[in-house]
Amino acid sequence: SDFEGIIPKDEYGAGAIFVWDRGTWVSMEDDPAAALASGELKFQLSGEKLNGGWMLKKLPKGDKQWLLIKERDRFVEKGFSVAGEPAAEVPVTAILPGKPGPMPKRLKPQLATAVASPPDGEEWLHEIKYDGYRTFARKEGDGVSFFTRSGLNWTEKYEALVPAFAALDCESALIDGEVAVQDARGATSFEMLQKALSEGRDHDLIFYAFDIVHSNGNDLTSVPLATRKAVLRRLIPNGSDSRLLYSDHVIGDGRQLFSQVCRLGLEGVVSKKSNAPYRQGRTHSWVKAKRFEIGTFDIIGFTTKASSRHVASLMLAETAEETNYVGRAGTGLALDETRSYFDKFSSVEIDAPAIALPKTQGAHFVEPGRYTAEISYRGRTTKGHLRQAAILSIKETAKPNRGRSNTKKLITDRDLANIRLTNPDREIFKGSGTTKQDLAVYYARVGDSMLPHLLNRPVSLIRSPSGSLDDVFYQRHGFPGLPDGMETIKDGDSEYLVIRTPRGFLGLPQFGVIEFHPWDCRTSDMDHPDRMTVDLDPGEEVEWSTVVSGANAVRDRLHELGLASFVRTTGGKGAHVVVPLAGKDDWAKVRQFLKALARQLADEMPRLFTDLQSKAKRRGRIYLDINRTTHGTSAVASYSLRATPEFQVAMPLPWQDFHTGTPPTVFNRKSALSHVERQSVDPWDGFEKARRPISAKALKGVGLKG
DNA sequence: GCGTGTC
DNA sequence: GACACGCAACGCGGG
DNA sequence: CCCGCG
Ligand SMILES: [Mn+2]
Ligand SMILES: [Mn+2]
Repeated sequence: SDFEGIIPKDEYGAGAIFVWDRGTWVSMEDDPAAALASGELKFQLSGEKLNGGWMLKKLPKGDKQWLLIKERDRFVEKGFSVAGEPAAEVPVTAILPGKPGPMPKRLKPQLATAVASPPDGEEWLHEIKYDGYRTFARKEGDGVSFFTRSGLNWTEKYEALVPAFAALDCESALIDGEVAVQDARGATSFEMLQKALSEGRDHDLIFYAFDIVHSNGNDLTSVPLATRKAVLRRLIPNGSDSRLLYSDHVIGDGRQLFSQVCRLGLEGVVSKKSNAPYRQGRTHSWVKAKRFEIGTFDIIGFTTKASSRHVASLMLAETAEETNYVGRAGTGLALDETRSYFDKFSSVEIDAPAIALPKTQGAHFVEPGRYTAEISYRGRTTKGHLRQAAILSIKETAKPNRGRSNTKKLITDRDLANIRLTNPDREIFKGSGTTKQDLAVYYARVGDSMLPHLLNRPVSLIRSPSGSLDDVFYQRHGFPGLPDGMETIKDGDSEYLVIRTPRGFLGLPQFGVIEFHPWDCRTSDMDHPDRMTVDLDPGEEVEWSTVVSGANAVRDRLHELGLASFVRTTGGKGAHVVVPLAGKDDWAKVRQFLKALARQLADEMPRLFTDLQSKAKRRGRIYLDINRTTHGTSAVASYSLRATPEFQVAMPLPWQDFHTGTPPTVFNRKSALSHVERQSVDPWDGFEKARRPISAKALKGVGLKG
């Protein structure tokens, strides 16, 4: 049949029809008509696209549904796509695309034009923008050299990168990329890079390769970008530990990636036309969108238009070692706000500015330190003024967020850049308003606080990749696609999950992981717990204030026994009291101790506690569940979200903040983030120093002999 | 989310 | 191709 | 020995 055209809606085969392949077919059956009637017909095709053995098989249900199945023969092609080969699958090693020619001596890099936000559409591919030095890497045989944007030879400075390029499996290559430094969040990597180079420390350097313009005697500049990147990807070995990394991309929805990049505090997004050749100099086939930065600044004045009683713009300053003017921000206030802030600011107006300011029309000055503004902006001018400053909010003398002094940065920009999410806008539970991206962002932002008590322990996960509350499951063993940085560890006859690195941790939201339940031991010593958990499970109708008294009673008793303890809400109805251990006592001894402790507390305070699991007998009391610290069991991790539509959080608190005003409902995905980011110290500060073995005195104290 | 098996 | 399924599991103590 | 419990 040669029919092509459009079949109208509601008719059989509705939609666009075109001839996709031509050829002949031969039946493999003696009686094809009979075979067809019986529901199974084998035949051979010889077409331009499809070849070899095929089978039509009728499904038992209905009579119009057939399967077209490819036989296993030499014509089988894995990954074959009806829509055409995906760009990444372009064959490269045998026949290199491009045309023969010498490797250019000097090349100007292709540059991107700045835009406000990334473009949309399937013709664009989007990469993470790294903040470093643009660099060409040139490999000719065993010789490797590096050139800056302006053509300077920086091979000496980038010495540490040479081996990675020398090891590449090709005769020659000219690779375009960015040299950056592996960086903790907070400082920009550009600053770190300059520091690293000036101190002669090049061991942190990483080359992010995003283009290849010449290889093995072939000029690739006129080859489409998608093909060049495919060549590059084949060339660069996979392996996160290398100093030479392939800068991967996503296709299509750039705005989604941009929003993720902004929220994670990365530099921005570079978007490139996937079918465009490599062009030297500034082009429109590459565009870059830098993220908005958000900062809090002091309001030192405001302007008005003529004698208007509305605020037209804020005059802003920031204080590092000294106070400096950073320019004005005008947009972002509603009309009624421009009026109400005029009144507020007028009440703290002063005659002269606190610092030297450029002369400004309609300027008024206010007492410094009275108001701050949260400003979004995009980089700075050479004078240090904010570009494209917009007002997000104004606060009365709020303290700027300084971050926790005693929490180490564990998550690097590189870890954040490696997060890949499919379906980022999918709601974790339909109607909950929390998306997979929200989940990933939450864990990226609490990771530095969470990981010290989570890494390198066996861990059970609670997942819900399906979007349904009815479809939530535990996972304690490995699963296919386990991210880099996740491992399994053998214990007895089973293999249990372990998170080894921040990267492994950040890879989990992609798999619908919601809750984290680590064991109370490290993988380095699976026989000796290094902490123990007393789980307070309130029965029906137990008030939060009772849980607070109960936890404090447990703490006081532990204290009498010479053991420090720390508390968290569990995100459910109860609380955990966690005791740091030295890792000397085995599970049996810890269990013995906990059992005696729970029995003792239940005996002494029978109206508050029970150590009997029976739910019926719990009424109005708290069940002291000591089975959280048993070989093979686990307890929810601090900062873990809980898998309910409210997404409450298991929140560790300093004892003085654990009171009737902090019921578990206070902490959910959103509030927990601002809570954590407002903290100046770790709520469990001192945990490591408080590790003790269970002493003879402690055993005696709970009625066991020492 | 993903591999696996069934219809 | 659509769909359904699994994705942990052990030990304690009471009856 | 089974069951509820987490
Ligand atoms: Mn509990
Ligand atoms: Mn419990």
